[in-house]
Amino acid sequence: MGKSRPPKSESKTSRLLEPEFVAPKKRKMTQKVVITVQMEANAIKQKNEGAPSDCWSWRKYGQKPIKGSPYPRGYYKCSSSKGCSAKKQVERSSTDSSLFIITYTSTHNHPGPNFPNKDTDPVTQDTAMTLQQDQEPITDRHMSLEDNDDDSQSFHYSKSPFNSTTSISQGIHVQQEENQFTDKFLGTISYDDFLPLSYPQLMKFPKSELSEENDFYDELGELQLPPSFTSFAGIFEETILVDPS
DNA sequence: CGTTTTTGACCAGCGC
DNA sequence: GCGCTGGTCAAAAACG
Repeated sequence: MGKSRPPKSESKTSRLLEPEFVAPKKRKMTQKVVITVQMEANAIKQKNEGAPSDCWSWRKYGQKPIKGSPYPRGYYKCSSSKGCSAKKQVERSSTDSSLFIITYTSTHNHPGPNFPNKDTDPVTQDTAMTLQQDQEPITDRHMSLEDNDDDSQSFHYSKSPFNSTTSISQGIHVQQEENQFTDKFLGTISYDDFLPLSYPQLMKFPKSELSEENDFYDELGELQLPPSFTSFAGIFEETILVDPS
């Protein structure tokens, strides 16, 4: 492992010197939104296999090969604002190269994205408020995404920002994660399209489902389903891949 | 010249 | 306790 990389002891040290910014890595309940997007092989080939892009600005900060998949996973951060802690991971399904699995983490701090529909100014907020209602100013470390118990069953978006044939979309799963793969299914939401919205509104789920214990291992244990999409009227059922390892 | 991507190293959690 | 794996950082390169 010893490459010619100078030991940045300085950087490393300074990195370790900010414990306040680093949230407790243990038992941290991270809300995630997993979106699977199936793209047509044509689109992938014609373009450059780029994952479907939302309207947010993302900066890639890492890429790692994933054990089960021939395709690496890309790590992106929101580049719109420096204080924005929104992240996303993009990976391809090992079985279906046309299947993109995008995992959104954290939330955006600012309205941000250039919405095609800029008729109403705070489109993002507006929409967000519809579902989230009382969203307090989001701070980096504190996002209260779990304290809603409205009917979190139907999340639908008004407009689809995409006209192109790039993405056909699918289902969205809101998960709560502990540690590595203790994801729990909290609900399935279906969208009309792949949206550049702010996730706070998505991150709601029946609180009753939230168990901090690890019962759900049972359920998730053998969740490996073949990538089958049941297509309803434009709505796809999504399957979550569980790494066999 | 500023911003983004690339890429290897470092780090931390988890399993064995 | 060690090794594996996933996630992040940061320097250099690439791109506009």
